[in-house]
Order: sequence, then structure tokens, then C-alpha cells
Amino acid sequence: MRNEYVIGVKGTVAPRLPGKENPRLVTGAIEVRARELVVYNASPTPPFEMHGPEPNEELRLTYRYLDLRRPALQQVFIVRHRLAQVMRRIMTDMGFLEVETPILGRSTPEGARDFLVPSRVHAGHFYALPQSPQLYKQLLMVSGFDRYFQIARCFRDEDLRANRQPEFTQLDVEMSFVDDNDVTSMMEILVAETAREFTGLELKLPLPRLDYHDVVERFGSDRPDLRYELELKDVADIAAQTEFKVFQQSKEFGHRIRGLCAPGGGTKYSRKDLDGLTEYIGGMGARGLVWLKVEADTLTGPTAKFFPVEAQQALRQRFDAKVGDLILIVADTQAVTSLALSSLRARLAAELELYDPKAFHYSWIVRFPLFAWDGDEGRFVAEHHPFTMPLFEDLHLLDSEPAKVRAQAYDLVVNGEEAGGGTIRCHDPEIQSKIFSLLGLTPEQAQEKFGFLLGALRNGAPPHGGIALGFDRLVMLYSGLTNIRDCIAFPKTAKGTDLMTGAPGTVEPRQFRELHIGPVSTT
RNA sequence: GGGGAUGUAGCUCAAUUGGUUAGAGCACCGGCCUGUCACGCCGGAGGUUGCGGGUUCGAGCCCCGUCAUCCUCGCCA
Repeated sequence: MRNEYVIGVKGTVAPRLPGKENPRLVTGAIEVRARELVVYNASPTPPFEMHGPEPNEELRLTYRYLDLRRPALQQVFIVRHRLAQVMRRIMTDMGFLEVETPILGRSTPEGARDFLVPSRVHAGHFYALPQSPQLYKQLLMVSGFDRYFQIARCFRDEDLRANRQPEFTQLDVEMSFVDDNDVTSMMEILVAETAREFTGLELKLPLPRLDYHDVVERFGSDRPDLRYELELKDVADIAAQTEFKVFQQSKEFGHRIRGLCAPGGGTKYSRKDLDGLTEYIGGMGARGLVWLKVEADTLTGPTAKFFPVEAQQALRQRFDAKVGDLILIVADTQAVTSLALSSLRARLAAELELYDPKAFHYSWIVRFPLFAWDGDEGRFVAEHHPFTMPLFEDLHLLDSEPAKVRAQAYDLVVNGEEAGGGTIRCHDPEIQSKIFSLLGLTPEQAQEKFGFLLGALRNGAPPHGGIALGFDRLVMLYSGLTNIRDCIAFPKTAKGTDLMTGAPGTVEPRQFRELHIGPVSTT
């Protein structure tokens, strides 16, 4: 008999003889005096040791049924189950009704790429798997189910990341006769209760509400990790005092010059480390990184010579820099400086241990822009989704300056991760139609794609709004995981394959014919 | 689609600057011990260094290509 055999033993449990106990075993004080032994199933030597070091992920996913035997993973799924139970109880106590919505739906423009399912009965027609139950839950509001929730599976055919899978789970919520503050206030009660249950942490409510424009300016990201400060500062005025060519050019290009100051970074980082940081943000489009070490009476670094004494003094003041700190400056577009500096911010905070990795910081980010400009398509796209209600005070800007219109939208951010997001929806068919047209849809297209929604809105739609919380991400957070695959029983690889089953796989020609489709040559 | 990392025994990892027969721990096989079972002792087997080219007297190590996994930019309402 060997490891991983499945056996049955009948016998008597008894204490071990004195002196025969084994303190290294949990069951070391007792033993089974066996009368009968059945081997239900033998097992070959497994491809990896389930109680040994963690094998590489390729192997784990290929033999996922063995991987899942590992106690650490079993714990994750206990957390996952408990979180679902807690959420269902809280939502039910608050008067919400769980309603299921279709998996086979209709493809809609905007948003992520859809997974499509060809129709056998209707040649050339396709279902789409839902990116979220968004429209169904709005229609449920029109139907009079004024508080809906669902632990819903969602599908998006986009490239994956450590915290992204092609199919994932959301706690999906919608309610009628509410404003943005009603939704966030209710949901943070649930959030606080799960935080207490799974981390022992008592959240102070209400959670901070932070303005989108404000956090992007201060942290370069709309989901900043606020476990630590490390704020970005605009230094364009100081840069103007320097002889540095790069800075002079950025003024011509209308670029921004922003920076941050890493406490202790000047002492900790070598020249080679700093080259590494430069390369790191180079991958994000930044063409350079100006670094200055803060010494007792001067700033040092390859570009320090371009900074006159006054500029050096001004920089120290701007960042409240101490000796041994490191000032990092990036000159580029708004988007590039934001991405580069927010990435640096996260990396430096981790490397310089500026926060307790076990800490949690929850906040709401609010007042997002309604639209984002898509340069490739030459049109506005919805920042959240096309059904979002503008802020009332910005409604008058819809015609004149759509880019300035802010949305009744809110994201829940935990430790720099987007844990959820939602909006108040357009319940007014006129505003909804206007938004469709601003997104570049003709009235005919809007009618063709969203006629059912516009129809519903004309038939007594209450004001409504909602939110979706990333269920997998919360499991990750509460299990201390950094990888979403570890909290999904049978996950996909970064390229969307299932190493265990071999999905996606080929199908029979007969299936193609039945579905009125065929392979396309891509050459 | 772009960038980066990794790929050596069943598993986890080693292998100066390119240099003899590619090593260790665990696992596996055989034996010993036989109330120590994540014990001990003795012995053994096991490698196309992901794959394909190239450079070289000589490649695990250098170069090119390719595949897989991971991270990341784009993308993800």
C-alpha cells in the first residue's frame, strides 16, 4: 500500500500503548486496530508530491484534480464557499432577491469582445455569452423587482492577467429608486461585514469617497493602493528653471512633468537598480527617468547638473524630501506619466516596505468621466458602460463638451485592486438615446441593438442603479492570494487554454455543418 | 500584437569564465530493521538539459528560430 491509495478500514480506535505515541502526527496519540481492510483504488506514483514543494503551474494545471488535493488549495475553496454564503445571507437580509439570467444572450456593441455561440436553428446567427448580466438586471428593475442580486458568471474574450480569467464570477446587484450614495452606502455594509468575517478587520464606515480626477492626479491611477502615501507631484514649474533639454521639449509638446519621492530610496538603490527602474517604465512608454538622490546639501545624479541650486531647493520642498530619499521625475504625456509613476509608486512601496502587506485599505472612487476618447476609433467610448447616467450638474455639457461630463459611477478599490464598480443607469430614454448617439450609434443602430432596452425605458422604468463586486478577487484578497487561478477550481492559462481537458479543442466537421459555420483560412 | 522571465532526473533545485562520466534532496526500485508509521541503515535505477538549427576542437552555458508556462503593455463598457 502506498501514497494516494484509497482505502477503507474497519476496526477499533484505541489509544496507543504507552511509549508508542508519535507526537509528530496529529493522530499520533491514537491508532486503529483494524479488522478489515479494503483497497478501493490503487494509485501510481503521482506526477508530483502533494505534500511537498509546490510544482510548477503547468504541471499543477495539467493534473488539477491532484493539485486540488493540496491542503492550502482546499482552504481557499472553503473561503470561497463561505464568502458566497455570507453574501447570500446579507443580501437576503437586506431584502434582495436572487434571480438567474441567461447565459445565452445577444452580442451587443461596446465593451469587451464577446464569446460567441453559433445557432444551429438560425443559420448565420449567434448567441453571445454575457460579459455581465447588465441589461437583464436593468430590465428586472423595470419589471418591479426592486432589489436584485445574483452570484453570476461573466465571460470576456480578452487577454488575461494575474487577476483576470475569461470566465469569472461577480456579485451582481441592482436596485430601484436609489442614487449613487444609496448604492455605495448599502454595499459598504456588506463589504465591512465580509471584511470582519474574513480578516477580523473593523472597517470604519462610511469608506472614503475619492474623486476620480483627484486620485489620478495624486496617484496616477484610478485604483490607487492607499495603504501608503507616496503621492505624485507636478514639477513642471521647477523643471522650467532647469537647462535640461528634455524638460524644455516637453513644454512644447504639452507634456506633463511629474514625480515622486521615495523615502530611503536614495540610500537603498544602486546605479544598476536605477537603470532597472528606467527600463521598467520604458516598457510603459516612458522614454526616460530622471533620478536624483537627496544628499545633505545637494541632489546627485546624472542630470543633477542641469538643476540650479534654487531648483534643487524647490524640489526638496515640493517633496518634503529627507536626506537619503530618492526623487524620480518623468516627463511625458498625461497617460504615460500616470502609468509610469503609478507603477513605480507600487514597485517602490513594495521594495522599500512602505506598508504592512497584511493591511487592507478600502475606498470608493467616484465621479468618473462618462466618456473616454478612443484615438484608434476616432470616437468616444463609454468609460464604464453605455447605460450610465451622467451627473445631473453635468447634463448641460453633453452637447457642448462631452469629454467633461462626469458619470454617476463608483468603483470599490481595495489595496490597489478594482474590487467592484457600478453606476446609476439612464432610466430616461431620451438621455439614453443621446448617449448612444454620442458613442457613434445612429438611431437605427441604437434601435437595432438596444431597441428592447429603449422600449423598456419607455414603459415605466424606475430610476435605478447597481454594482458588481469581483467575487474571485475578494476570495483572492481574503485568502492572501496574488493569482486568480488559485481561487478558481478549474482555471484557464494566460492564453485561455485548459491544460487538463485540452479545451479549446477541435470539433467534428459534422458539428460545423450543423452550425452553418466553417474554419477560415487566415493566410 | 509588443516587452520581459523561466524551461536540467518523476518533483524541487545545483552545475566557476564554454572544458572530463551533468550533481543533491525528496520520490521511485531492491534489501535490512520490524510497534515509529513524514523513522533509521545498505544498495540501485533514473537525464535527447523543452524542440530545431548555428558558432566552436568542445555547448546545459554563446547566437538564431520555435513551443510551453508565468508576468506585463496594448486590450479588458
